[in-house]
Amino acid sequence: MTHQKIRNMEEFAAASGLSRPTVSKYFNDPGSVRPSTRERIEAAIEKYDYRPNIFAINQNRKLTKNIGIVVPHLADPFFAEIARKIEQRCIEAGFWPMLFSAYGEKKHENDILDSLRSLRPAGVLLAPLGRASDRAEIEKFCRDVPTVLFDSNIDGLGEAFVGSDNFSFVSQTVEYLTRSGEPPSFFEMRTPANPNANKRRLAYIQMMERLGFEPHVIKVDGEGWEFEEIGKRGALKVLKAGGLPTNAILCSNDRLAIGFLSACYDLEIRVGRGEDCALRVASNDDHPFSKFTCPPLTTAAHDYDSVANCSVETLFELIENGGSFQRRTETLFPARLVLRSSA
Amino acid sequence: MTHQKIRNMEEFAAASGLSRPTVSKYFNDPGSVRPSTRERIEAAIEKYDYRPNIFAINQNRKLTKNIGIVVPHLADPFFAEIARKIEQRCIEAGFWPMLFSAYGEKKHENDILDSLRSLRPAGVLLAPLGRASDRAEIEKFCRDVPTVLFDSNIDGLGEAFVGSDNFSFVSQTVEYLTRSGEPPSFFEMRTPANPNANKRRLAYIQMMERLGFEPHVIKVDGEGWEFEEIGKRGALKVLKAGGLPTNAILCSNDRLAIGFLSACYDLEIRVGRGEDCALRVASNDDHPFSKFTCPPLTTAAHDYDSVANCSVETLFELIENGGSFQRRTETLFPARLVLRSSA
DNA sequence: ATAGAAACTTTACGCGCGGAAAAAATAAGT
DNA sequence: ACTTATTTTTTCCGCGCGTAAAGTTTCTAT
Repeated sequence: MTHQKIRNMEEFAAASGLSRPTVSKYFNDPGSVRPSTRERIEAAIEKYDYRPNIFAINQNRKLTKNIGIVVPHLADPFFAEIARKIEQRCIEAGFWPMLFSAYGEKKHENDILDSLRSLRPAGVLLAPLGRASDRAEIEKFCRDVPTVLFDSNIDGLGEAFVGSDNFSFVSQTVEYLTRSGEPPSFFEMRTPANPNANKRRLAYIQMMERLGFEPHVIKVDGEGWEFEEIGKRGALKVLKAGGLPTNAILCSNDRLAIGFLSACYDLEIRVGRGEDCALRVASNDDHPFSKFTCPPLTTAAHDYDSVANCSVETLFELIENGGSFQRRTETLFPARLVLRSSA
Repeated sequence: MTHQKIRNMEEFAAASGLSRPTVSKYFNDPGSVRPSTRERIEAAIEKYDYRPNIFAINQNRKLTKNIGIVVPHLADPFFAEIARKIEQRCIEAGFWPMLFSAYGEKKHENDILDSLRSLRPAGVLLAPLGRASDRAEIEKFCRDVPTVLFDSNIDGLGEAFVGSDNFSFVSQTVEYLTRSGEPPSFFEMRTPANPNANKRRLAYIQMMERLGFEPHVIKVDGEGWEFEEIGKRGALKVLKAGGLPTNAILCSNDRLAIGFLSACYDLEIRVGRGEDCALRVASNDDHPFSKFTCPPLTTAAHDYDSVANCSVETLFELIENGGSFQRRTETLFPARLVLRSSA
């Protein structure tokens, strides 16, 4: 059972009793050869455990099977989760997903784009940092590589955008909080990293005005991606100062809310919709941990599956389309309100 | 300012007024050419924004500059965090880190190893799934690719192991809980995915016996990587049944503890070291979110930096050593007790 | 100035594969 | 059995770079 080790496609073709171009054809599209030869090749693959040299393939093909996936921060389980779904879909479609995280830093994001360019990917799914992104660099990148933006939109960049409809998030949470009690104040970072945050604030203000209430936006200080810490510190400061304008709080995102709830716990402020509760807290994202906060968080859930699927589908379409669309499309998925005991 | 686009190293060398072999030499080791020619090359790089084709390089070098990083589950911020540190160190050293997550599945882990083999990496840092890993496959992989295991040890596999000293974790938490109150029970999954869990249980039993107390191990049901959910469900069941054997609980890991604390909150059981608290809960790992649980979690912290650094250093040494060590070493880093208000 | 070392150029081959073109073999249909 | 369409083989060239060998230029030190 000791076959001589196959070194390349030439030897593999010889061992299968076929010519190299035929074998090459098979690897590029198994359906393009006669069923009988296909069987012979697949038997030989099984027998010799041969696979073509990926570097030689990528060097010679006009287009590789690589797909770049770039997220702003993998240590945020939200992105880990969506990256997982995207990776899976890419693999199923026969691509090689390559996952990158900017870990919150512009320099790193630029470096990733630089590396990615060298990898000549068939396409890239990019969730940009947002405010911290280097617009010029991304623009340049998008000229070279077919790119679909997701999660975080940057006007005009990429051939398409797929994300969540921030208005749908906020309108549902505001509407629910208002209907089931009092209208909320909005709790957010003063200088949010992510453009979604701005859209959410605007949606909040718009909803409040539509419902005939005065909007209250509470802005807390802090930079970077340590949202829980920023939320907690900000909440402690605001709560200690007394005077929340309302007894309901809508946090811009779940990670801030996690910090907010932690602050409430520290200060022995009971959160929830019970009689004995001083405050209701809701939020947006349905972060994987929001189910386990104390109390569990009422939040507007991303349609993770749809965003991941649609991003991937759009990119595949883009690739088949030769790398560009006539028109840049923006696809937004609505939120689903998840009621838990925090509000 | 419209230079003709440089297509390859030949053209680049011509544009720099040098020969291709010299330029090639530069890219393999910038210090190996005369300072004056180095300057010329670097000026040309700046001017033409040229970089060598990575696929051609990888095809021709005996050893690539790729380094594979494999973790069991990226959606666990613990692994995202450690992966981040490892990636950074690899980049600094001029390597190309490639990050993979098995997302808790054996099949996926095997597929990753398969892909990784094709990428002919200089080395691989592997944190295996543990119990779910396919020992035979990993063993085979380690014969082909220089591999250092980290976080989760599998006896005899890989050229070295770097991780945390589970005894140090548990001994400190048990000792602290005992000293500051009563000795704890141990809360864990019945069939833990990770070998560290077993080591922790054994360490708990050993510590308790050493201190002259009877160990109590509480095992809860559940499979997979949804530790918070498993912890919460298990805790609800145990707590509702009454009869915790002790008023202190040591959870095997922070994610279980997050679930445990969530259950306590639901049942209005006050956790902490205050007079009005019924229970103290401590744990292991210093998960990024353990600072924001309610109450904040007392836990034994991994020395993230040391584990990441040592893993990388060990791999570099392994690579320089030609891919094998005379002796398989195991390096363990002790824990640092982090006191918060949960215990 | 001159020998010797160091750096560079020239030439050439190899890596493993994609892919084109023409010839040969095989299959399908009447 | 014969034509025709399809598939496979043969024979090439090209991709962009690593790398070796031999010859030439440039630097360094006496």
